[in-house]
Amino acid sequence: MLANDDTPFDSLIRKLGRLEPLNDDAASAVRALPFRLEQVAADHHLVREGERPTECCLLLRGFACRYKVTYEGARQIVSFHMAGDILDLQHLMLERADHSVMTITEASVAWMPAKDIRAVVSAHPAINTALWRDSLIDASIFREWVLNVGRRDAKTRVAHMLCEFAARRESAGLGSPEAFELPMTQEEIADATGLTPVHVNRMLHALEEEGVIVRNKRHFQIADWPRMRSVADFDPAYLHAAAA
Amino acid sequence: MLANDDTPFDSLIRKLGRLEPLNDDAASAVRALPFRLEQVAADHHLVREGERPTECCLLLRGFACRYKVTYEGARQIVSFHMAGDILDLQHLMLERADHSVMTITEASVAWMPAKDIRAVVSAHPAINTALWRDSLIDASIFREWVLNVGRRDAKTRVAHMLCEFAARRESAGLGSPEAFELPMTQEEIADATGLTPVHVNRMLHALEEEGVIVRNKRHFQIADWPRMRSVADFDPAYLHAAAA
DNA sequence: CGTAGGTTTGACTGATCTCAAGTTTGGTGG
DNA sequence: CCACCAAACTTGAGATCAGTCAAACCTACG
Repeated sequence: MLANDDTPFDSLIRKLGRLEPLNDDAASAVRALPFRLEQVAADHHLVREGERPTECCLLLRGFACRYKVTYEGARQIVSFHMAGDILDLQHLMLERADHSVMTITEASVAWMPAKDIRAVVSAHPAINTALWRDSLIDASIFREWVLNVGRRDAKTRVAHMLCEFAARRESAGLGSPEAFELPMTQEEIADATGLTPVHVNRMLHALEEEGVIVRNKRHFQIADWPRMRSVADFDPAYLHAAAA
Repeated sequence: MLANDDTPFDSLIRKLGRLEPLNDDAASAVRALPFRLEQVAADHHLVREGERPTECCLLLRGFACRYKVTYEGARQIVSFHMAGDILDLQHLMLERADHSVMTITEASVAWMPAKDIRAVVSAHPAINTALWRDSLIDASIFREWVLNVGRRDAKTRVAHMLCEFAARRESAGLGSPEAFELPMTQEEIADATGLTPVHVNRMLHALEEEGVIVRNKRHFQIADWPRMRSVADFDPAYLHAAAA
């Protein structure tokens, strides 16, 4: 179990190294960060909008999402996250959480004091660059989501979300993009794509009937990637993935 | 005219200073940055998706937007910008432009080599912090746009966009939020809100009839801010504005 | 004046939502 | 091991918000 692992930061260091080469010095500085492990259930809040977090949260295992809510109570998920992602890097620099973060599956997280991360960042330019770049890639993904939700039709939106999940999963080293277990419910897909669960269900069936995906419960296969990419209007350039 | 101004960076320095206090040393380093002024017409591209920009672009006068396009050719504007904004800060750290940037009015811009900005950033931690924070606020605004476009109805979306414009204009020191000239066409509002120009037009009329705004051509007055805030579901917290 | 871009209006269409009722599934306790 | 339950998924029918198409109107500018 990761809880008993001496170096929960290995996947983080690998990720940062992909964003900007880290020398041994920088890598050990990350490894030396104080942290606090926590095992949490599904649907557990890690950050709530309006709080002033003093720690940043690294996801070690499981899946999470960030979301905002309208006054009417409608929820919009603004991103999904997987092992290796830092969930609230912005709290290094911004006082108040402008959105909430919660798990969507059982998960393990490591909490690190923001001030200690800031210290490591100022001592190691490569870490500064890697983390800044990570937050810029985050922003690029948000822009793609604005496009997805603003200008694509329902079937394309859902397909795009699936493509992004598969691609990010692969570049995080979590497995092949051809076949995977989706961690989220159709309601969560709906909240991420700006649709209703009922319509998401219909679009998934449509994608199946078209033969671009094969589905069994939450197990998905992309039957035909080139066609899926085209159905989804998916071009992974916005992920700025270092050749994985 | 700014073109003949010796210090086109004053507004930038003021903005950065609001994000993180700059000492005189840091301020002079910004002032010493090499730059190239350009006067451009409305609807002029500053960056095109797919390019590898080597300069960053500071908007000195006028208005601009960033946008992405679907395969079908539908345009989604992902942000609006005004004097003092850096339009493509992400190119400090990311190689390829994942979206396009264009003016929406006549404008003056200053181009600065990314490598020189990077040098100033590594020499001055306060500038590093200020710029990083600026890009995190950008990201927060994108998240709000995902919510706006994904989960709010048409009238609320349009109203929200107007509120954001007014609020950002004020905190950039460009004038009161009570009354202003909107620089964008209704088609541009449509592309920013994920609607059609026809429907934007109807929603503007609806807002007028409700008495929350008064309009004369592109001149807008917010007749009743408390009510407008509520109609727009607008809470400026996501702008993370230093008390302006 | 003539023209082009921007705005406005009306009539009709259609994608997506809503509501409501089933069905399946995975987990829990008897 | 089975029965039950809640959550998730599925399906259908009807309603609605926003889109489409088309035309007219303004107005700034050459």
